[in-house]
Parts: sequence; structure tokens; C-alpha cells
Amino acid sequence: MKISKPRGTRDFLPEDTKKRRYVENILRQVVKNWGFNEIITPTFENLELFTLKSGEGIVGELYNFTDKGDREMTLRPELTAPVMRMYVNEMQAHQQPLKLFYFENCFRYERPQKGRFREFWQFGVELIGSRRIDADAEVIALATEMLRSVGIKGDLHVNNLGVIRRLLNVLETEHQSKIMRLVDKKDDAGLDDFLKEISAPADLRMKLIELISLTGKDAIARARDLIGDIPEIEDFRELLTMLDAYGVEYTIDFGIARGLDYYTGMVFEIYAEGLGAQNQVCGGGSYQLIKLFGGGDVPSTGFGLGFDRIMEVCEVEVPEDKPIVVIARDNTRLEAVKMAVELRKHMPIYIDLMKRNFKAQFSYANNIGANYVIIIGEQEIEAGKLTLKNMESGDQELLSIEEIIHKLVKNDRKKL
RNA sequence: GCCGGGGUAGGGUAGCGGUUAUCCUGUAGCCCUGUGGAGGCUACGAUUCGAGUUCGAUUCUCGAUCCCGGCCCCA
Repeated sequence: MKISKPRGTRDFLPEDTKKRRYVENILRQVVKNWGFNEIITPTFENLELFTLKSGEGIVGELYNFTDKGDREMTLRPELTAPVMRMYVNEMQAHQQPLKLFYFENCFRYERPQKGRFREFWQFGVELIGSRRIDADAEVIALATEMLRSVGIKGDLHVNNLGVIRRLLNVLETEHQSKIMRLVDKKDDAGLDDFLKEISAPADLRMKLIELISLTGKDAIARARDLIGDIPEIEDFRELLTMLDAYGVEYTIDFGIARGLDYYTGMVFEIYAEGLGAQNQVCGGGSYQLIKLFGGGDVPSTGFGLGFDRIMEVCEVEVPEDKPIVVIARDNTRLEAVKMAVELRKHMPIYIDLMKRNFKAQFSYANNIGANYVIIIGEQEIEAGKLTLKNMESGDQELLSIEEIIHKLVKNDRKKL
């Protein structure tokens, strides 16, 4: 009876895992250099954490369950809410801004497709405590730098929701939310219908439709023509000026929105090619969740990177492993084991576990791509030394164990 | 939840009503007990599952399941 893995999950073979860890470490290094500290939150949380953030409708997409104490729980579908919960629970007295990052698996009960799995990994950053544009700019710049560091050319679209909110603030709050959802979905027909349905002023209707279509270089100027010189546009300009200073390329896009009310201003998305329908590799923005979770009026800004999508499109060269194989004769196996123990203090050593004959051990070394083998046979025991053979050149020499360690670790460190 | 396209050894494939189910690769071993890569030989290993049609199904039909792509959703 063969058991298959659950739908939408994946096994990562050694080669896959090597690449994932390699890319992960590059990203980790970047965020550390930007001064962010890693945190870990539970794999499951109280269901309420996510319904509070995203509404009851979210439950259909969750891996939720009732535990043996009759508590409603769920595997986490994302990490922003847990991080905010953690902040409210135990970090409110920390020096601000708090610069946190995480790299964890998340779970969503969804139909799998290209770049979408039921268990997936998110690499995210949350900057808590600053409402300054500097924080927004740093977060965006960091996101682009992370993608750049793993060889992804992303297309960054950025917006300030304050502008559209200002335009809509004559409407009822509920109507505003509904409009934001329609804009987020890019459902232009639905938006038009809805505006008619609530009899929005013709002037507002015209301006809104035009505003959300504004993208590109002169979008700011046209937005100002459309709704006047409001502070939100000035903020947006300031953000863009900072992004210029960071050397970040962007596209202004008033059509980027979020369907949820806690987004406060800046929002951005980054797309990459080669991912089919799921081409967004990063999404972020500034938001106010801490108050919703019972904390103070503390602003945050952050983003999440879809790590699996990054793996699909990134083009990094993973350095090859260069294993070293200790080869012994039948009657020198125990000596070989002793030597291996010493050598393993310095380098990765493979030793025969299959009781292969001398020749077959060479063959094995060759097959796993060893660039050195260390031979321990009768001749070596007699000489009190070991034979080091370079598998590429075929050269071999009789050396002491210290000489071998010195040679391989000192001269060849990078290859190990 | 919905719509397409798929599923034959570990990977890649051929067969499309009756085959010992093809070939390549892989893995293990031998040729070859102090020297690897080539070659030869041997072994291992598969029709996704369940119903139906049929004398007979890997092949046809239906259902399920999983994979791939898309819709919905995207916190």
C-alpha cells in the first residue's frame, strides 16, 4: 500500500532542498544587512486571529480544526496577523521601530495550480512603529533588493491608497470598502454598476474611473489635475523621491488597491515573468492591524515574498558539493573508519557502507562526483600515511593525515 | 466550488481490445580482490484506483483520485 502525499504539498529531494536553502540564505543575508531580526510564531493559531483580520469568509480557505479541548484552531494561512499578535502580546514596550522578518510555511485550502500550493513558504518583513514615509521606502527598497539578490527582475507597481480614499470619503464607509474591493479585483464593469447603484455623484464617478487607470510617469501630475493638491499626493511624491534615492525603479499605478480596510496608505506589488496566472511574487503595504488586535495605535509596513514562486523563476547557480570519499581494502576498513573520524572534523567524508570491493568504491566515488579520494590500504598502513588522489587529474600522492587536511582545507576551502 | 488536458518501472517512453507490456535511463551485482569514467552480461522495477461493456481491458465507457493549466479567491 503506497501512501501518497496530501494534495498541494511537495516533497523536496536533496537537490531541490539544496537550492531552496541556498536561495533562502541569500535572502536571509540581505534582510539581516538591512537590520531586520528573525522571529518564529506558532504553526497554528486561534482561528479568530484570522477571521478578525480577514472576515468570516476566510474560513473556507483555511486548514482549520477543532482541537481536543474544543478550541477552534487553524494552520496559519499567512504571517502578518501572527506577527502583529505577537507584537501586541509581548513586544509593545520594545524600542521602535521594530524590524522583524520571518521565513515559514503557510497553509491554505485552495485549488493548486502553477505557483500555488496548499503548503507554501513565505518570506516576509514587518516594520513596526514608524508612520514615516522613510519606513515605506525602506521596505519597498528592501523587497526589490531581495529579488535582485537572487537574480529576479521584478516589475514593481506602487500606489498610495490615501489618494483614492480622499476621493471616496464623501461616501458611506461601507460603500467605500466595497469600491476598494472592486478596484482591487480590477472589476471595472462591477465598479461602474455599483457606482450607479449607489448613485455616486457623476463627477466622483468620472474621477474615480480615471484615477484608477492612471499609471506611469505623469500619473502623479494627472492625479493632481484630477483631484487637486491634496496632502496624500504630496506624500506619494515624497515616497517616490525616496525610491529614486534608493535607486529603485517603479511604476506608479493608482489601480493597485486592497480589499481590506486596515491598509492605510502605501501599497505595492511586484510581478515576475514566467509564472503564468500567479505572477505576483511580492505584495506589501502599510497597515494598521495592531489596534484591531487590541494594541495601541501603532502603524506598520511590510511585505510578503512568495518563496515558491521565487524558486520557480530565480536563476542562481548553486555551488556544487565536492564530496571526498575514503576508500579502503577489506582488511583495512577499521583503520579507514578511524581516519574518517579525524577527517570529518574538517571536511565532508563518505566511506563505503555497502561492503563494495576496492574497485567498486572508486566507481562509487566517481558517480557521486568526488573530486578527491583518500585511499587507506595495506600499503598506506605500512607507510603510516594515506594516499590522496585527485579524481580529475588522476594524480595521487602519499601524505600524512595532517598534510591532507592542510591541503584540502587550506587550499581548497571554497570547493568544500 | 467550477472548466479543460493528462496519469504505463525511481525518471523518460512504446503499445491503443488478446504482447512474456517495448526501449532508454537508473539502482544493485558480475566480467575486473590496489585504482574510477567506456563496454558487455545479469538482476530489480510499471499499466492510479473502483465499477461497467466484453470470452478477454493498459487499450472502450462511467466515477473517484492525483498531476498540469485556467476560473474563482488571493488575507
